[in-house]
Amino acid sequence: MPELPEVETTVRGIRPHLVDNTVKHVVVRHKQLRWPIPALTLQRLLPTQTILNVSRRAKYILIETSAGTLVIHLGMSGTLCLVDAKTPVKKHDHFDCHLTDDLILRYNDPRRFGAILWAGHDLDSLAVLNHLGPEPLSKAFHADYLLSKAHKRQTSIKQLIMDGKIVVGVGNIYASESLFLAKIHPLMSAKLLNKTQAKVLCETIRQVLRAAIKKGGTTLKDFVQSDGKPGYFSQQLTVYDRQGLPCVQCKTPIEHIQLGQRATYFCPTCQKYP
DNA sequence: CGTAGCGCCTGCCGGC
DNA sequence: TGCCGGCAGGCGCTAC
Repeated sequence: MPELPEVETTVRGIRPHLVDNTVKHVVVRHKQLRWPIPALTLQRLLPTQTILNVSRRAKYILIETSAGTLVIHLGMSGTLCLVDAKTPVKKHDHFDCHLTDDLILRYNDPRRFGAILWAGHDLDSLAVLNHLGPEPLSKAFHADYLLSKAHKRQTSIKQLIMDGKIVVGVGNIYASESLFLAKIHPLMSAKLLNKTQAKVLCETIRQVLRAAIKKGGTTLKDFVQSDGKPGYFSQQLTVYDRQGLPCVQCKTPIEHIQLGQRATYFCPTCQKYP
């Protein structure tokens, strides 16, 4: 389940192999992802293009050429990896971008919640990239910002930090993790957030994401793999999926609730309901 | 305007 | 053993 750290790790892994490389052609095997892959557009515009940069906005991977930008979202189960040209096609390998040197950028996605889109020259012309909140690891995401957004909201603090218009890239797992570290109950009303908590929460969100990115960098050794397996790093999680297990701080059993259709984990002792 | 709920899709797990 | 229901999850869309 790629969250922001996995996406960032993917970007860092594929970037050195893609930049200055040239697209030969693209193959679309199953175009029905979250939205249809614009196969004709990609086949018309991508061949002969040199890749200028590979970057990330929220959980979208941006592969930039002078003709426009290929935008890839991994959804729930997507992976991107580099394989050599003779690597056999496996189930759910929906998209290939053939590069020079017999290298293929291959997209695999069993659940097809992901997306492959084309942005043209104007990135903002893509609706999915509009109205996104700040990057959690950027200066724009700070306590006063979060506080200003939280004040007028009815929703819970967990749902607030998972709202992409408030801040991008905080998925279900890292929401529970950062709230635990901040000692904030996930059901707390967002508008009760005080300045101290806002500071701590901004910091713990950054902390869990940075730690996971760092771990990804060391665990995920090679994106050019013969078996094409992406090798996502195993998470080290303190509350997520630890229902009934002792809290790492106080040994109280971790609780599990549903919040807005999402599994939510917390320690009832460390995270007091206000 | 904010908020809640839905649905896309497949793999996996537990129950029968 | 095999079948099947339920669940997981990011995130845009619709309805209120």
